[in-house]
Amino acid sequence: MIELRHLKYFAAVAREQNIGRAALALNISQPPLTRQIQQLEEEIGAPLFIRSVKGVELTAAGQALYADATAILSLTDLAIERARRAAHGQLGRLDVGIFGTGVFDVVPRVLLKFRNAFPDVEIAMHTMTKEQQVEALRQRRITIGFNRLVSKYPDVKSRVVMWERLVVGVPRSNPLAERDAISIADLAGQPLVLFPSTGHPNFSDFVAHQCREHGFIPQVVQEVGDAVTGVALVASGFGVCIIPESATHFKASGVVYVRLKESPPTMLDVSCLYLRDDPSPILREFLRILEAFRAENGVTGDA
Amino acid sequence: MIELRHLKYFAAVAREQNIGRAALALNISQPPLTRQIQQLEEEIGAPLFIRSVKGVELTAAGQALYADATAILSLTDLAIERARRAAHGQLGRLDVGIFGTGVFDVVPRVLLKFRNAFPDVEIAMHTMTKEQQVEALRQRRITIGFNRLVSKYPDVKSRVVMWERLVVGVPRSNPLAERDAISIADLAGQPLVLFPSTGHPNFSDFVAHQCREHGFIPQVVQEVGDAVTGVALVASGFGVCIIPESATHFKASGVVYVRLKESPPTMLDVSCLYLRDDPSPILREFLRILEAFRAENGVTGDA
DNA sequence: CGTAAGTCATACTTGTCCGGTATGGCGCGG
DNA sequence: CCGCGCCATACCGGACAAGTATGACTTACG
Repeated sequence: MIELRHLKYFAAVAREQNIGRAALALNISQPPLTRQIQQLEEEIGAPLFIRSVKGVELTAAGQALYADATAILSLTDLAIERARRAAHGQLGRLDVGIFGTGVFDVVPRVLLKFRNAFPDVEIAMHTMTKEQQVEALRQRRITIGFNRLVSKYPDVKSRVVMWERLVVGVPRSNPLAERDAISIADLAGQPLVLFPSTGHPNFSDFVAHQCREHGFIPQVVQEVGDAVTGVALVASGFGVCIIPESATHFKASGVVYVRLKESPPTMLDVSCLYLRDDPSPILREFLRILEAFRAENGVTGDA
Repeated sequence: MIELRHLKYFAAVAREQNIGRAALALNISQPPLTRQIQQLEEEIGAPLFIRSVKGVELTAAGQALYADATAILSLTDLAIERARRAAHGQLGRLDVGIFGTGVFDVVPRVLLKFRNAFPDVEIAMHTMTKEQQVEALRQRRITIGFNRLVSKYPDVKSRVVMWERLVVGVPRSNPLAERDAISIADLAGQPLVLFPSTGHPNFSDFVAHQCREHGFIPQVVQEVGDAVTGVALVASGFGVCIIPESATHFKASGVVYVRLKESPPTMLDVSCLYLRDDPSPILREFLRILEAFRAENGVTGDA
């Protein structure tokens, strides 16, 4: 059976045009090298070298094989190196489940940090709901997911990436738009646009809960799928909306964002979800980056 | 050191997801296979499989390596096969030196026959003079050359591919154009266009010699580089020319080709030149095709 | 719950074969 | 003609691949 050893020896002899010199270069003695070449020729079924007084010279078959042998040898080195890098999470693919307002700030910042550290890892983002993310994690279709207000699952761990304050989106025509800061209680009686309408517990439930905590029943005029639609409705004068601060990266004409002055401020999480027993080295490296991100941004605790 | 054996075993285990079954497929027992996999993992420096109760599963590093391993293994099989084919002259490149009138008939017929037999051999044609062909043969820039009237060289062998009769190219206005056949003696006093002017002995010398043998000194009006130019001059009324029969594949308006009626006819060779001690299997195969060509066309003898 | 059946890992033996040393054969050049 | 390069052959020792036997462990099932 032909082994890489044969090809390696063959390539050395072909380069040196001389078996003795090749043996020296390979740090073996000449007779075993001669034998290996003979074996290779036996396997091929044809001479690969023409033996002369000066040394050896490639035959047509030898020339053909030399081209392929060098390719095989370098491909093998490459394969080993790539396997090693894959083992250390420096190569491969990170499938990420993302969600609506996450794309405005936190998610890109974290992923960018990861991309800079591991440029050879391909990052694929898939927009999906919380339930879809958990299911996709279980089916290994994604390695991590980003979301808010994550329930407990036995097989899924979560880690808070960022705590965010809330702001209120108000139409410019609304008197509240003139204020520097308002409290949640000021929203009593204001028509409220909520999102998303799917997947509980969700941000919509969270906002409704905050309102009740501050003593009023929210007057929901519209419930929509995502933040962008919500803000658009606010711009059209449907009412006001409460959004996480990072979503203010999305500007809409006619909408003013006013901060909430609760103290201590009501905080909302962006968390990262991953499978509890996923051994993937890429995940391990990602979590290291995530912890660094938390440290840089002074994030503590978990949801 | 990693060997192809490791990759082959690894690929089998990866395919079967089960060491025992893979061992069965490889016709070895299970323990050695386990050990080879362990060795490979040792070399890579990371586990390639996650062992479970049901069998084994590829890690990220294993997945990366599997893709490369299959590529390496198939490339190796391919390389062996190609080396074998190269040994039998079924793969590679045939560089051919050709000459002016040869391209009209004999050379393409022989090369086409060779191409049909060995479609994977690339054929490259290079137009060159006789001296250039001999020099190119010695420098291995061409494997065979085609030419006429080849002198003897100690290191170059030649073999006649085809014997050709001569015909006379006559302007339609010339009275000789009315004749069915003429003899060389009839050309006495006719202005003669000769070619080529370079590389002796050449066709030009040959024709002049034939004229003298038939009792007249040729009246050379023009000596040009190639047959096409010569026939063009004949069409313009410069005179008549003598060309090998195969060159009549080149039609020029205003030129009539009249056969020579000498008996026995004067014959001119197209020969194939090759290096006496060239061991190339492609040359060997080409010469076999050449002999078949000679047999088909009843060609005997040599120049 | 204990046994049977499946998995992979380990221990030990056997034989192959790689690599080393010593030597031979051969052509070339001083 | 002898010495110096080559490559090839002969032989030995040791490493290691493969085989047999067995163990450790988990699941499935009566």
